[in-house]
Amino acid sequence: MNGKITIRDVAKHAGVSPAAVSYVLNGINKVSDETKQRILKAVKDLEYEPNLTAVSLSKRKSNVIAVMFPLVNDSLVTMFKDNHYQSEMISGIEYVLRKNGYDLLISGVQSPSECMKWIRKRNVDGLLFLGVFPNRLYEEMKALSKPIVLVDTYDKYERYFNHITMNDEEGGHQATKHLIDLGHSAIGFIAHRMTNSPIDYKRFIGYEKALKAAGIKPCKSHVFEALDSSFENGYRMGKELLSRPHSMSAFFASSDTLALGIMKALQEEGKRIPEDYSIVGFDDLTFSSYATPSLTTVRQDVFNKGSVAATAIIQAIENDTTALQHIRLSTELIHRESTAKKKG
Amino acid sequence: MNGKITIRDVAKHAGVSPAAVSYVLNGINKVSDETKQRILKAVKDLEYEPNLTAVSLSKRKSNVIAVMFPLVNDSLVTMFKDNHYQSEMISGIEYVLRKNGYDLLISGVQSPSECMKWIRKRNVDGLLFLGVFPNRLYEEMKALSKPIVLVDTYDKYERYFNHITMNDEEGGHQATKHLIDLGHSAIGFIAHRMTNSPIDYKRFIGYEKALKAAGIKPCKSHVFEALDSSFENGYRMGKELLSRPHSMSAFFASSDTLALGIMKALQEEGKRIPEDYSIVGFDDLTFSSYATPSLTTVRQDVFNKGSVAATAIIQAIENDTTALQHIRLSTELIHRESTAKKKG
DNA sequence: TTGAAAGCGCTAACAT
DNA sequence: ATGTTAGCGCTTTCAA
Repeated sequence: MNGKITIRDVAKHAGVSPAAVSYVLNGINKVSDETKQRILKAVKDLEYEPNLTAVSLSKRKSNVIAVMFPLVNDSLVTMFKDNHYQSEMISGIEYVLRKNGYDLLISGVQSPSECMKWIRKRNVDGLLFLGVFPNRLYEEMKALSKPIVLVDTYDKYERYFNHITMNDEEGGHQATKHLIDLGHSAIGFIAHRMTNSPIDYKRFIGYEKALKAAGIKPCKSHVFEALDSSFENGYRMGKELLSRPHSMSAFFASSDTLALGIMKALQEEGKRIPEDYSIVGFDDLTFSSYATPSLTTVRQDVFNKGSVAATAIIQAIENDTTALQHIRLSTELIHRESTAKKKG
Repeated sequence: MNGKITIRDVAKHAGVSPAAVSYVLNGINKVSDETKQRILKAVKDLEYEPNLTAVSLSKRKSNVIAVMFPLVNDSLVTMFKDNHYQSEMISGIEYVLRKNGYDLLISGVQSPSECMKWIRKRNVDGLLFLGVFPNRLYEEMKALSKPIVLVDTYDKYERYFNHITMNDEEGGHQATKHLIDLGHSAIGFIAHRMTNSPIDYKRFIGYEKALKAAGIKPCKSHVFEALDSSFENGYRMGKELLSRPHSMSAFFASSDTLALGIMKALQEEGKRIPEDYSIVGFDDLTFSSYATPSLTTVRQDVFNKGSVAATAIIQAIENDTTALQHIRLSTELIHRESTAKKKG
């Protein structure tokens, strides 16, 4: 039951050499149809499963993809917390890899050398980087011979790696246009951080373009930086927004968590959403639809993003075309209860 | 740079045999201190990293732990969605494994044979099952020779596997006692499902015991089944609770998602939380503290749960004591805004 | 068409 | 204390 049936056993059972079995299993057309059938039967009979460790050693290919997360405080937790985002992405990745006979290794990494280790130690066939890593890591990775796919990273490295991003500019545009269409013209944009975050910057560009297209002059005093994307910071921003006189009637926040925090602060100050203020988020977290009012947001299909990333890396591994893939996925505006026609 | 430095290269560089290098690397005390230093230096000089595939083949130990998720609709997504729970657990697992030199393989599985495959194919050293799988899977796994740790599963298999659970009865007790202490006596319990879910049943037992301890007679009409733990179902339950006359002034829901759904429904019907109804959840999801009002709940330390699970499997692998581990972790009541003293 | 045998890189029993 | 060597299970060249 717990036996270790090897290729030898199968060979013996079929009255052939191990080599013949290997040929059949690898689809190498070197064996007569008759013996092939005999071998296949032996495989079935013995419930033979090739030992992938041995295969890996021999072929120098492991069929393992490593998914790398940046480490914060030496653990993945900050990455994962607050966000079903990463988990849904993993689901997408796992799905595609499983369907294609690859296995999924997960690890947090901090230094480039750690990645090297993965390649050397585990012989992984490809690396998937989720999120933003220290710059030097990318620098060193350039030299790597294994396929790499970056998800959600700086364009800066476009020239060196495959990568998958969302169309953040489009998303920013959708959110802003939605508010404009509802009659809002003084629209605040709350970024996570503007400098140093190409993602937020893209969303900002979309925001600006939508305003201009509607003949509204963007106003610097309507743009804010929350400094991180936590609920707490959104809450603080919300309080701050109300603490000064302003003309804004709508806010577009660069993440749902931020938007939810803002919303809570405004409500606490006695403001009604969407009657007094309309709010749009970005991401479409599960809980955004549970909030009161439910949050209008720019949705990313994260499962899909994971699938696409996995598909890309498999392609990069299996086709040895050197062409890098740059895939930009679309966003979608989800209209819920937190936005409404401007009063008056 | 991209070289494949083998143990042979190191041996040559140090002027010794491959065996000597292997001994040093594996801490086998068979080498003079002097040559040991020489070997260590060679390892450094050449930046040698052992090829784990080869090690694995040779030692018949891979230092890989497979984490299994049940597949729903052929993907992990339903598992992960709605719930930072699983991701936080993975963080905990990853942390401990990484610190102990193990790698983390993730896969969705449906059938027992798939697990067997993992063991045979990848030579994994241990299996971690997260969540609830088809029964036949457990049945077949009994025969397995590799260490297995179950997280959050039926006690039914206690005799066969290691497992980690929360003290659900304690949790149910804490939640109920908290409400009783606030002056509530007619307390509704909303289970995910009572039959077939040992977890919810345990929480129910805790609920019942707390009532009895306070001299309150449990009332069947105060116990409800939502049938799943979704927000939507909680919402539906909330509406239903109000649709009939009743005396309840507080609710204890078996998950935060459910509690949040109930809360939204009650609020929509014009009820104020906690003035009209107190509500307690279970889990302490991140978003529970963001809700308005923020949710009082029974907290599970999920990162810790993951760490404990990982520690347990490593122990099971490395010590060959046959004693199974059954670890029950404590819960903690988090008092927030959704509960208050009963009026009047 | 088939098979013998030499690796893949490392470990461990056995000799020296 | 150190080295030799036969595996681990599979692939693949080369010869038959």
